[in-house]
Amino acid sequence: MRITPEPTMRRLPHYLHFLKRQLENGVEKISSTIIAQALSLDSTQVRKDLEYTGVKGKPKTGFFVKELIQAILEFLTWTTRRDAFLIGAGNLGSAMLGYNRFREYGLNFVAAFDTDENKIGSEIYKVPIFTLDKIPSMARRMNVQVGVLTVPAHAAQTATDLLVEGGIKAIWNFAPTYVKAPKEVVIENHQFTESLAALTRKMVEVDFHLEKYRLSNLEGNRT
Amino acid sequence: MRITPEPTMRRLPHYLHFLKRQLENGVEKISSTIIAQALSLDSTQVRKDLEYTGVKGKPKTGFFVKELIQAILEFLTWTTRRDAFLIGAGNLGSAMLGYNRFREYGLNFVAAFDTDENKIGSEIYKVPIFTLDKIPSMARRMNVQVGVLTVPAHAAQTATDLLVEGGIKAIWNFAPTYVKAPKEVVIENHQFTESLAALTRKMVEVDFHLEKYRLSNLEGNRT
DNA sequence: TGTTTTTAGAGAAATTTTTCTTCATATTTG
DNA sequence: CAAATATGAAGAAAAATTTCTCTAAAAACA
Repeated sequence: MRITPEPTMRRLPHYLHFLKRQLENGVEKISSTIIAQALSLDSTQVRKDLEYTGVKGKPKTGFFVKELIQAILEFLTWTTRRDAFLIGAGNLGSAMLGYNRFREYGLNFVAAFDTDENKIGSEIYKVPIFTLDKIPSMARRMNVQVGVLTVPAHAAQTATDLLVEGGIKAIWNFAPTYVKAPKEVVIENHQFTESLAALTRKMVEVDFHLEKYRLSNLEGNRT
Repeated sequence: MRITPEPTMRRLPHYLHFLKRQLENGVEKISSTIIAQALSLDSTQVRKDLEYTGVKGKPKTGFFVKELIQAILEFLTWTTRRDAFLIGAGNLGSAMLGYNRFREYGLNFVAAFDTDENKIGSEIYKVPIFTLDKIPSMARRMNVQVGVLTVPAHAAQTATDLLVEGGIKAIWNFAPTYVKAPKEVVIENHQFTESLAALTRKMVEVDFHLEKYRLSNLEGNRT
């Protein structure tokens, strides 16, 4: 098992989504060229990515859509249910508990945790809320493997430590800060500031290069 | 102006966040080594990243925290206000309108759009809701540059087209699908399925490699 | 059945990103 | 005031990722 390139892992769900829609439309076979076109990617890259999942395509025929979907789902282990804790039942946290599509990805929230006393003992979308100190014991007892952090930045490390104490295997961090954990714990940061930074910076750079492009065109016209 | 590597752009907000906290704690000068340590990165990488913002550090002293913060903010153009439209005032969309920290990044929601007739004419966190067909004309009139997509997948392309028609410069896409736009429009996808895929796949790979590590250790002990 | 066209697969090449090295310089210490 | 030390800068090297190129297989069509 070679390790999968990060960019490949991130592209796979996009293939999956596209393929599911194709299947709904009755498409049974599909070529890497078509996939690439639809997602504005290079067809070689699509093939390279799909190679990791183990599926084989046939020249001139392409891939079987159903087979491909299944292969991606299994590669990402989205076919098996994975129980998860949510830490921080605020704005974003509640929205996540209410998002029932997570099941499609195998993610199943079994409990949420918060410091707000008014929330303790209640339920949000049928998920019960507990105090944070319950995390370690409950995680061990219920064998929960994933912790989702939707807490403010200052509370992120404490929550992480509790999850690690509970023997959690992966942390999906939505708090706007890095957290530290032993290296065998998978940490996946999902911060909107990252993509916002890319967005705003690219706006400047695109502007600049369009400007340059326009200028060089003018020069070109002049000569 | 050389173009900035994607990973660099994504790391900058993390430096920013860390530096802000340092400043709060009264730290005035900081070295790339310290930053690297705090964020579990390589110090050379930190220096390379910071280089893009144009700041210069002094040997043995490091960087001035205030100066660094300012440089990053300006590099990301987060010091100037940028008006934005939000398309899709559902669960996630409402949460975003309510998140008042966006101001810190220069992002300012001036209007939201939805298809739900009950929402039209009302306000969410003081932001008025309109029908989608108003997008092009309003975007032009108000000179709005950013469109934030928090619609279901099937509505994403239509919304994108309307934004493009309105002369928008960048689209921040939270819908679980790719959208197409002319190449001068910056599109930044921010999909949780991407990081979830990375998370779940890494869990398997870490498991596998830990197992291998354990096995090779056993063998090592045997000989 | 033979020829042409399309496409997957494999590996090479190019590009991008990260890591490593060396060097000059500012600060600290004796 | 000189030596030691930590640090940033610059560029080289290495690693990772993407793109390109070629070959062979399958399908379409004559």
